[in-house]
Amino acid sequence: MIRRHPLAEQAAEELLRRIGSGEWALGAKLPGETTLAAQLGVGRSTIREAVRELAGRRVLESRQGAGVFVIGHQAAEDWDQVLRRADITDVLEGRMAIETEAARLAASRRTPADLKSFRYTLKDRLDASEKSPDDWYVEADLAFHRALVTAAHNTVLSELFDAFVPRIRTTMLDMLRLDDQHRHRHDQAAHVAIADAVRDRDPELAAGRCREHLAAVRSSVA
Amino acid sequence: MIRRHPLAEQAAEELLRRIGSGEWALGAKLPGETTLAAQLGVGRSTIREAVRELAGRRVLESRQGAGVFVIGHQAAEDWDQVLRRADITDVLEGRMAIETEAARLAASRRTPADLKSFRYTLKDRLDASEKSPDDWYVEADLAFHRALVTAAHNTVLSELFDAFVPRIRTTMLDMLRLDDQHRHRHDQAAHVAIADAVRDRDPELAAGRCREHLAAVRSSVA
DNA sequence: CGATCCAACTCCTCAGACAAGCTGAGAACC
DNA sequence: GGTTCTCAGCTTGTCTGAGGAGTTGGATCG
Repeated sequence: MIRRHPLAEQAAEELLRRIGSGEWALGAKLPGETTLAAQLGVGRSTIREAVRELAGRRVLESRQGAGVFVIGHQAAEDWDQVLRRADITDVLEGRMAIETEAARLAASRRTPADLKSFRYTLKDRLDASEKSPDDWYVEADLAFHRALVTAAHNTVLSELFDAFVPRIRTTMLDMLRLDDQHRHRHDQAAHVAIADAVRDRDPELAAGRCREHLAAVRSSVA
Repeated sequence: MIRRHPLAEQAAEELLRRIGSGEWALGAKLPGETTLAAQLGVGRSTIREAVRELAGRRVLESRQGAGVFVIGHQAAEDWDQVLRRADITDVLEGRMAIETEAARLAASRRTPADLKSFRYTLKDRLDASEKSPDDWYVEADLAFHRALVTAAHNTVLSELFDAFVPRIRTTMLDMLRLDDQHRHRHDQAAHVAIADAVRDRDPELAAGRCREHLAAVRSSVA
């Protein structure tokens, strides 16, 4: 499906290109709207929309009466995009970094509420692994991993994990569509084992089992 | 410094709020520009700028002739913002997750070019630790850690690390300003030890030493 | 029933007008 | 001389009206 970009978007790309080329350094003031409009051969409102779009991406900032200023060299990373482009092996290794560390921390910090989450999500996952459609199973699996990360009680790790979720979800669905050997009891056992290690407050064991599980996933897709 | 938000920004916030509240589901079509303008009591161009801002944040998408549609439940995470808001301990634990995994992978994948980077950056770091101003030392330290992550040859880990760099930089500078006990030889020795473990292709040792080093940093700020 | 046409709706772009806010130069004052 | 005040000239912010371009769904026709 082709898609012609509106002028405002083209103008935004052009501005981004010029910023990237160093024409305007960080903190520099862009020419006025009327000047830019004349330069690019478009109307002032078009320039305004282009600037507004880049403002939304944290590249520009406009102050009434003063001007438009560069506040970021490049567009704020769109993680969804980055992860979608990245190799699946790289993504899994990123996930491994986050989740094994989360498992380690969870083993020290888990609360009774966290353990309850484990019980519920593991039960859902077991139920879903037997008869539910693929997407239910995927959501149940993600719910357990989410609970594990939550138990680490670290906002940064939680946000990192959330950034990975969309990519993990689509990949799992693709894999299940091709072959469904992945939804085996062995898998459930591995998840239970991680939860047990966290419950028993054994950081090294929890991290090790988590790493082992994700390494198995990695080798199954490679 | 106070700052009154322009109407267009307020309108964008309002739209984001309504999307978050479930008024418009993912994929739903928003009312037309004129309708929205009347609802919020602003002009059409103001609504257009608000929509354009959310389009830049990958929340909305407008198609000429069709309408404006929701393509994301929430604004794409601005990582710089998230990390700046997060607790420093949480940030360091996130860094620990990324770098120890990177060290582990680097031990398996490091190339001769990677080893050369280690030598150069370690030398720079040693020089800077003795007489250079704070910001030079910080950059030299970051350069070594960047080289370590690069040696993992994983794009996701590299991008994750880059997202952390600005926050790490400002934190280190703040700490050095308060007391400069941190720039001790012990520190340099720890860095050399990590590089050696990577050079000797020992994943567990590299990861362990990396974890140890970052844990020391964590306890020094807590 | 299927293909075609078309009217109504949508967003896209422009131009012009005025309001609101910032900045720097020069006047006025101490 | 140094400080404060004032204001003209810039900037962005907002609204309106007009037309252009694309999409959609229903009416019409074969």
